[in-house]
Amino acid sequence: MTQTRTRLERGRSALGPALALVHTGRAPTRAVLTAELGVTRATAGAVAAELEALGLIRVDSRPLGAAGAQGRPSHRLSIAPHGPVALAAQVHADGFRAALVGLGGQTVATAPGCMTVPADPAHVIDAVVEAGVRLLRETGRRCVGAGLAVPSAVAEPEGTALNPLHVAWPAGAPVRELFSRSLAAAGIRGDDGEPVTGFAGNDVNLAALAEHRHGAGGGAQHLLCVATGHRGVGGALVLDGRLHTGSAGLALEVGHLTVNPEGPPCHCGSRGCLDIEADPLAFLTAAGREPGPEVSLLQQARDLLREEYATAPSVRAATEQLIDRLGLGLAGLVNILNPDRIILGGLHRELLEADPERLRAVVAERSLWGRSGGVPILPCTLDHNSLVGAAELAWQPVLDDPLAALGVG
Amino acid sequence: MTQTRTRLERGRSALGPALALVHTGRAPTRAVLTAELGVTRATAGAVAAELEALGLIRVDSRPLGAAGAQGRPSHRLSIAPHGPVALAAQVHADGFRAALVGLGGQTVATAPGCMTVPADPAHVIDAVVEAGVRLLRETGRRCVGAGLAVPSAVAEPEGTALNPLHVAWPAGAPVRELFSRSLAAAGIRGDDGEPVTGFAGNDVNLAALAEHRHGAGGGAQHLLCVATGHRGVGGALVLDGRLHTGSAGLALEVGHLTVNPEGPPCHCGSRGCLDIEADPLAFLTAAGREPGPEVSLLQQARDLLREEYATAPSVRAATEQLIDRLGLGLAGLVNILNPDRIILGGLHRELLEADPERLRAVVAERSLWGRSGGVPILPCTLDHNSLVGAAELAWQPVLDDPLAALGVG
DNA sequence: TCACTTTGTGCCGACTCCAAACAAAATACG
DNA sequence: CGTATTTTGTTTGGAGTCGGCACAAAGTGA
Repeated sequence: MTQTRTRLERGRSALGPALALVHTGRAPTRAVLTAELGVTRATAGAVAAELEALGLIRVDSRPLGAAGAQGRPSHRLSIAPHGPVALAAQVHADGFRAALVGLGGQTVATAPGCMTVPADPAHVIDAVVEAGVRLLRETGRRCVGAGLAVPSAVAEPEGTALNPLHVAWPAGAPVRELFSRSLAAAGIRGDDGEPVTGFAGNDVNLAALAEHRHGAGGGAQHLLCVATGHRGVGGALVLDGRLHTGSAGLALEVGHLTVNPEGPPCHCGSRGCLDIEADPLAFLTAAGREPGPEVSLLQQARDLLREEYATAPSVRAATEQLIDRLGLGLAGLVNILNPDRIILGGLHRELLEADPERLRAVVAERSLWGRSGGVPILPCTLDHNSLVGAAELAWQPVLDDPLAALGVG
Repeated sequence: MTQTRTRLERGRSALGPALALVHTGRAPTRAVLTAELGVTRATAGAVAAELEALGLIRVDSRPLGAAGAQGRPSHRLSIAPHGPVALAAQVHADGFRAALVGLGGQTVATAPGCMTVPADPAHVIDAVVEAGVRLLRETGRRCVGAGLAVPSAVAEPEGTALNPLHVAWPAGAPVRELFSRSLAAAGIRGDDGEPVTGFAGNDVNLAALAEHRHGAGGGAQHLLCVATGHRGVGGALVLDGRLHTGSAGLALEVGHLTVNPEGPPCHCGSRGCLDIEADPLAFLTAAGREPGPEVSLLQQARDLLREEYATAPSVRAATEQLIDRLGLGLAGLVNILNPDRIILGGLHRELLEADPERLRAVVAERSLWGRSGGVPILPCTLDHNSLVGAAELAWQPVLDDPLAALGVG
């Protein structure tokens, strides 16, 4: 069934940017697409038609809601309802997740979460891929690629996990290679018949990417994201829509900024590092609670903050202490990176929501100029943003060059 | 004298990249240019001819040195000997400098340095421009633009100096506007008859840019530059050949990284900041010397280090102390930025050269992974690199789009 | 001197994309 | 209810780039 496709005569170079605009919700109509791309209506029309022919977007000639504006209504652009998906997976301290994520960051299907993490990365990754295969079979969707979020720095270009402490993997585990091999063994193939490519990235990095494209980071040019999951603190920077991972993928390892010169010594050799001053364990300790083994540290800290912040002075004091420490760390990052927006995740999000004024005041006071101090600090807004970010990795080749990535032309 | 130029039929988009290659010495011949641009020989030929017609480069059909290689020798590319120049200026704690800098970072003419800095920025800038006018008149060169290096963070997009403490200017002085107005008043005009554009930037930022293009930073993708001049410590980051100045020009304010948790309090509210632990005054103090008023602190520290490092134990101890502090700061930056090269300037350069092994060991030990610790740390290699970097600012529009910048076509 | 290698140049054709003219679909207004 | 106006979609012609190819030029090596 070799379907004859009309050859694209114009807008080839605008194909990727156009898809990215629809993907991030910045091009609801063809008229907006024309303006955003800076091309003629003819080119935008060809681009939209080609993306529709590729099965990626839908072009609705008949707009349902009358907008009330003058002139001929523009065609509406949306994500194709049964288009291809990316396989997204996340390994975390308490298990793993897998899902299928379409364009626009929409989760199409989710696998029941698994709650055990064997120390062997190959086993976990095989299990993740198996869950993905099941989802693909159940939904019958095409797969454009796969992304894996891990709680560890991922070295580039090797794709190895450098410090996967939370999942007790050996340092330097070749996660991307394991992932790609597992995908190939499972027979997950793209439209071109080749096994899909597997990507891997740090969970906080991917969360930042997802928030930039579909969440609270929209439109930011220099987006800083800081989050704490179970232990330690992670950071990420999205510059002009691209993850900044440094020359070897190791950037934004923000856990060892000094935020309390008189604080306890850290294993890194310094003292009072952000890692041990502003994570869930630090919060529980500061509030005088003994962490229990039943649920995750993050969950315990969250519950404590939500339930006793208003009533227990020790919890309030612990909250303020962590806000001050976190604020100091953020101020240091503001001085170095000068972001135009900051997004907080994990327990840091709860700290921000508990007392946003205090955190903003600390950052403003300790960063060097009031102007930088005025940087907006927002909570993250997406559920499972690391998972969505993992899908972004897989979608990226399609966003960069749809024709090449889908093996057409 | 409207000279009839043959219209450029190909290679228009490659014009800027081609000029950048010649500018940075990466395209010595037309054959190399062809390979680096990834275009056909015909296109590269048209590009080289166009740049020659613009008076920017020279194409030598007759190669002087026979390379001994087989085949037809390629035409040699070099900077046009009497081409246009950029006006470069630098204001520092002890006075100002002005020079004309051609493509390739070559200083064409230098004004005698002036050694007084009135507190009024308008006066200094007028004096700088006056020196530039004299140089332009003496040499008869065309001027493509002007750049000014100041010892202060420069806010973008306003072009205001935020903390010009060393020159006793008022905070927020609109240096770029003063510079541009002074240039226009002095009648410095480009080929198109319009007054040339004036740019302003932080001196360390511009030094980093110059080192990346013409010095020790060549080829680095993520270049970190740290330097100390008279007081305090400055930093800069060059990402993929472009200065990274953050969202408002305030990035890389590295002076307030904590490098000595037990150190003295800093005016920023923290203690043991890099600013007060690793600048020339800190060195003199650590060596037990009283700074004198006769020459600059930098000069005193340099002289002391050069002359007494080998003989005076106190100087050696002070050197090691500052190396350890600086190393800690660099390690923090490595953890956040993950550069692939570090260049040190000012007194930090001397510290590196006094004991390179110690500094590298400290950075490797305190940055999180040995791989990052293995980042090369080099001394800067250019004389007056801030001045050359100021010229780079002025050259940038020409490097981006030669035809548009020179008002042709 | 001739074969070989590498580079420079002219010409053709393919590929993009803008500009302009025209068609279509809504609102505004009499 | 019909016409003018506004805005958008579509078609067509033509111009601007640039790769590919053939050929010329300028060296080296035998």
